[in-house]
Amino acid sequence: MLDRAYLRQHFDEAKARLEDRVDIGVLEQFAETDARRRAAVTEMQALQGQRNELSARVAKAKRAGEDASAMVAQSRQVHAQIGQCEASVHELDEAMNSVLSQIPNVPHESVPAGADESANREVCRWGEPGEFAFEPKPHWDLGVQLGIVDFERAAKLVGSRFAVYCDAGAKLERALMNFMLDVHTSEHGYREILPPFIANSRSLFGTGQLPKFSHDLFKLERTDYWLVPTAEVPLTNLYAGETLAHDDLPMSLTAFTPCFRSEAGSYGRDVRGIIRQHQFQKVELVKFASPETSYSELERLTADAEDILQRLGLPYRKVLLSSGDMGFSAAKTYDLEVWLPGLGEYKEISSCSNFEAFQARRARIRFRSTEGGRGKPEFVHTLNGSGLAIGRTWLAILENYQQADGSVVMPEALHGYLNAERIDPKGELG
RNA sequence: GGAGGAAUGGCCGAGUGGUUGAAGGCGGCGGUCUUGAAAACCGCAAGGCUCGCAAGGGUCUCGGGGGUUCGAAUCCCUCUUCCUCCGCCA
Repeated sequence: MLDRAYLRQHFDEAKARLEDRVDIGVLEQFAETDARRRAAVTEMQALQGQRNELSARVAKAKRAGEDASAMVAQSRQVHAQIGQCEASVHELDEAMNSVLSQIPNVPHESVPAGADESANREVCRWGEPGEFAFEPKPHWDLGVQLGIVDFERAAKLVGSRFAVYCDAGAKLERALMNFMLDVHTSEHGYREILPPFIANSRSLFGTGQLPKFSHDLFKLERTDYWLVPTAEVPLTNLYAGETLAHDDLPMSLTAFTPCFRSEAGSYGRDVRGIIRQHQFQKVELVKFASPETSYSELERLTADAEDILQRLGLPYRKVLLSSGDMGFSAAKTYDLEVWLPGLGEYKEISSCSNFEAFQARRARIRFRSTEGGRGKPEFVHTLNGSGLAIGRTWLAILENYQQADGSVVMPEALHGYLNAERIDPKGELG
């Protein structure tokens, strides 16, 4: 959610910068609703002032033992007028909120303008895609051949877009979880959180998934509960409605969770393998930062995610998303794309964003500056990124480290977690 | 699931219809004293919305929403959360 006062005072500038992101009609609707709402509020407050004054005079008269019935009658009239006024203010408040919650975040000035991914800017590449003396297989062939992932039984259990991991496959998933959490907590300074995997509507509103993107989520019947689409939701909302101390910032949190996505509208895209599933596991990174440091924290957070890729020896590239390709709530986003030799392309494995105050305003997460004495509470800046998506890391390892004999060498960083150096051609750890 | 109790400012905690946006304490900040610090003493501090160039007004907020009343932290309804007891359960 953007700041009303900002939008009002910098309307033309905001309009220009939101061009690629929102229907301009919504902005005009904002301007109109805002003007009407403020007029109604002013009128209501004037009436409330009258009422308060009359009440004070009634109290005074009663204390003095005088007759106050005339003033009581007058006040009763004002009361009725206030009722009407309140109703229309209420209505306009709701209209205001509904308009505001449809407006996406304003892109940071360093973000390339453009309608879609063609305007994205590649920032850098790390690692060289490996040379194979044979035709590298996609993970869905390799994984099934090794017997470490089973799509057919997953389909039987639930339906399409699910996977069952078996034996070395399950252990690799678990090793990746522990490896990522260990690196982030002991080397990058993140606090480890294990949150609920279910969140309520208010939390999903706080991070921006609701009200616009409910079709991407799974809702639990007869409740106000939703399966979390990412740990961003519980982590960011952990301090919803609270005021943090200045010394708490920047605060860095990490969590492992499964992520549930309905993937409505993605039919026909990434249908094979485990690229796009209804459930996948992820280690998420979240930061709360003061406005002065949020952009340097974004660089750090992205570097923390890159560090995992580098330690695993997976080639990747870093892409700065254009204004039209970014998510609704983000002001600036870097995508990390891992090289997948089986597919012959770079594929997103992490998305790192600064949301500035957009989410904090929705979730009411503030901080108090202690510099120079008492500071007024201000909204924090929130950031998050995948550190990393485990399913895609799993398949990237399979595809990048596959050998001619069908075995898969494990990256050195995982040897201790797996107690093994490779998955042999029969799918056994050894 | 059943029966009771509770929710007040950063924290604790008074307050059952009329200068109570809220006593008192702790914590915080500023000052006096001190070489410095502690202690003591004095003082300053809630948030949102809105009007105004500003100075400064107004208004709302005592878990959320609604109601009663001229007037609600205080009375009523409802929802949420927490606590105690019972039931069930990993």
